[in-house]
Amino acid sequence: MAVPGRVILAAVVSRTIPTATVARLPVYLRSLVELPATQETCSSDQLAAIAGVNSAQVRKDLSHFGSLGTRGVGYNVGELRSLLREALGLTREYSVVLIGAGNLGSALANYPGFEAWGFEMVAVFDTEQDKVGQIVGDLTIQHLSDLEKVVADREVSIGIIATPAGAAQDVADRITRSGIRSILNFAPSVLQVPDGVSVRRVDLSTELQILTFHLSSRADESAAG
Amino acid sequence: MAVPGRVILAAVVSRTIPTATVARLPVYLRSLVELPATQETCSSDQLAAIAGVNSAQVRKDLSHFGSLGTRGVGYNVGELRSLLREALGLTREYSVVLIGAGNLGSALANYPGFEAWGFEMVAVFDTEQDKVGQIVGDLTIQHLSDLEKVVADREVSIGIIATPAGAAQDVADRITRSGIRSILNFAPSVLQVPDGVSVRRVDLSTELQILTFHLSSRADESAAG
DNA sequence: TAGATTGTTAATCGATTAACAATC
DNA sequence: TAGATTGTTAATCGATTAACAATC
Repeated sequence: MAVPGRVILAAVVSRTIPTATVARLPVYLRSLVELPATQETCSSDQLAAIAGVNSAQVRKDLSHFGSLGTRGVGYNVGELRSLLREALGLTREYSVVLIGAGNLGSALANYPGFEAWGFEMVAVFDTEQDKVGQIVGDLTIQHLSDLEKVVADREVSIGIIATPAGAAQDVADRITRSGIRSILNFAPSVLQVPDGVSVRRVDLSTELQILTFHLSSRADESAAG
Repeated sequence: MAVPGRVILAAVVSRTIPTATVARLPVYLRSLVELPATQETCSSDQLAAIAGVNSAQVRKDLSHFGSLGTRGVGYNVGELRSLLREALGLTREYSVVLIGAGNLGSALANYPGFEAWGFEMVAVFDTEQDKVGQIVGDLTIQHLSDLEKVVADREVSIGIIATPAGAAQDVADRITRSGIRSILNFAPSVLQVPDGVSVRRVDLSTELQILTFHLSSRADESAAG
């Protein structure tokens, strides 16, 4: 069977993949990529085990994209991989800009995982004059005032915010005005953005606090019992 | 009214805060901390606006901890702050170890937000001999073989994994064996852990791919329409 | 009292999963 | 054919939210 093209996929998908499913697709894709190169098919059971989910959930998630598997056999690894790549929009490259060149920002600029998935970081911005002109990764830090020009020239589609919390909303306003429609926010603040703009928040403090919640409620239980 | 103590809170909470609620508590707490110091009360409407959620959701979430507000008035900011801190287990300090001193690991070691919330990073580990002995933040990188000793000596309760994907499961096995019950995993892999161990995954590639899913499905829509 | 806002109910929506007929 | 595994149904579970009586 041929790999489905963008048009066909778009028709099948018909605009309604549940958000919980979307969040699992990257995990499935990575699981498939990690499989030994010799493995041609993969069952929902095996995929579920690797991805850490229920096998019925795997089948249900994948069923949104059509009947992909073969009963009694499983899914063709290559086909499924192609389909997920297509579904996630990974058949093209994306230009990314980073705003905020502190510790975290610099680590992100050096992050090797970007290129592996077709993301190219094209610019790093900061507002501190000390930082402008310095080098992170293979980029020279530019002043934020250059943002609009770069976004237009390089057709940037994703902005990564790694500023302090206080600056994040202003930066978000600015990058959405410049035409960017996808934001990955590492600043610990909830961003207000216009309709049609996607934001994913990655917040270290929040994650740690969720862990301590469980730690301390477990402690309470043992104290009570 | 006095700030509720651990024992009282544990009794009220009675072991069943929905996970979706738990994930929002840190956001509420940070929202309250950001309020002007002069503001004594806060309505669910205002808190919802700052936290980016529905006001009914704020009231429902908080109601799991008892009747905290005053009808016609709102919530007392100081009391609510204390309650959330207590609920999240933030009334004590936590020792944290970091495994993996690459780009991301080093950024995390330097992350200033830790101390603000009562987390102390007590050690950084790596397996590469080149890195052992080097300094990140204010810590000297130790070889992973010292892990068990440090965890025991410093009563470490949280492990942060920032290794490559291939090493993450082994490290997870090792730190759970050493007694750690909470893991923050920055490696792009799904960890298998024993019951009673909490894992939070923070995965840059996954987040980017969720963004590109929306980017490309939006592109399909415009193409179709 | 009048206005404001909580706490809670109940409706709705969405996500998960067991089960199994279909079928390779 | 016998065994394996999908695709889908339907039950269940959990999360969200509108609505409003209670009450400050």
